[in-house]
Amino acid sequence: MPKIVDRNERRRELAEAVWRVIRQDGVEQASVRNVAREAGLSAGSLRHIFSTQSELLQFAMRTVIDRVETRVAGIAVPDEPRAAAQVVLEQLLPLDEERRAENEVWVAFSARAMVDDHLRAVRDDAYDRLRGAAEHWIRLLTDLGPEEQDVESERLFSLIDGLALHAALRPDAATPERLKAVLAHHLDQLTQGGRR
Amino acid sequence: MPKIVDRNERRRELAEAVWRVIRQDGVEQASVRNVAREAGLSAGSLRHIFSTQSELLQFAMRTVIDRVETRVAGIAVPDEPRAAAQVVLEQLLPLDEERRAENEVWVAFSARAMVDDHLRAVRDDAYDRLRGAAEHWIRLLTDLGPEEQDVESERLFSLIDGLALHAALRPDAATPERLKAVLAHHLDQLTQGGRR
DNA sequence: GCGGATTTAGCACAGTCGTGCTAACGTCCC
DNA sequence: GGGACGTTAGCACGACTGTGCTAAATCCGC
Repeated sequence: MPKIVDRNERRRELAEAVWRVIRQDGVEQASVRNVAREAGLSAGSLRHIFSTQSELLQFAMRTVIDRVETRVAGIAVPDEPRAAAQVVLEQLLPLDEERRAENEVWVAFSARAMVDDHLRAVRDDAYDRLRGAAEHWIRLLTDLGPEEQDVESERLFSLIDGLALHAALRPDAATPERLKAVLAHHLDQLTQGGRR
Repeated sequence: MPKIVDRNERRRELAEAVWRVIRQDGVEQASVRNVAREAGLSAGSLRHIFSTQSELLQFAMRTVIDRVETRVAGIAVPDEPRAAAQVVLEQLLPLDEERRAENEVWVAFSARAMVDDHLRAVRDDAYDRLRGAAEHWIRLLTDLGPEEQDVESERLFSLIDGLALHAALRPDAATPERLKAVLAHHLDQLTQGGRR
């Protein structure tokens, strides 16, 4: 039944196989043969869907972004800005298994993007959009001058990436409760002037 | 002249060759042959100094920690806690070429540590020490209860790692000035109650 | 049922990998 | 000088890599 499942669906399945291989053994093991075996295909078959390994990895990396954006677009966002920020930004933290998988795979791809030009383009695109989101929430939550806004955006953005990174590296230490507590505390400080 | 340079010095040189290969082409290219070529040795010779590739990579990863700790131990630290924190914590941010190199290599090794048990041990050791340092500075700079202290420590630690990560991924966006400004702003908020 | 197109499987090639092993080389001590 | 030893170089092996290519299997419209 070759035509029943359309091409995009097959690509999506392959991308998930890439994810599984990466989480298990790292990107360096995401070879054409290993991914094909993980997906239950022959290497030759895989190469009719992705004609090159680079394509396969790029698609799998983009899939991470797509899944995050789809989830963010689908959730109910409160009207109140502070609560809205918390709900949306929590979607970027690995608080459940789904987000944990996305995060681990993203970390692996980001590292490889340091030396792979194609993946770097994907990473830069995501980075720019995340930075835009950080700026958006800072504008919404605070009333600061331009350069203060800039510093706060970078701080929020870096904090979230740092939290996600810690969760990937040390899931035992960076528990979901802890991540949420830190984010909530940071947002509290941003919105209200109160400290200590 | 085989005996002139002692064993540790040779190992240190090899570690630096590993760094160069990693920064240029990524950890996956840090093979015995590539590192040997980078160091001007034959692969067979390298394996008399590091009998296995795993040993070589572990040593090169530990070298990152050693260099950071040596630098931190060597700097002049102000008496005033707020200034001291700024000076010390800046040593963890990639503000110059030396720290940029350490940071890039560390990011690469950290990613590989996700799937390499030996490197994971090195990474966990460093992580625990950094977390201890974060807790130390929070205690010194604030007067909080235990669980608030815990949240602030994780926040400071994650922020620094996030800043360093951003600097590695997007050196054009995360400039040294920007990194320092964010850190300074965060420390300001920690020490003084003032906001906005 | 059948032709034709598409999907699948698998081989071939040239390259790299980690590592075991041997042979030449250098220097040092006696 | 000569023997011994630490160092260096390099080959060999089996495994894996990405990719080009060819043959088989499968399904579709008719």
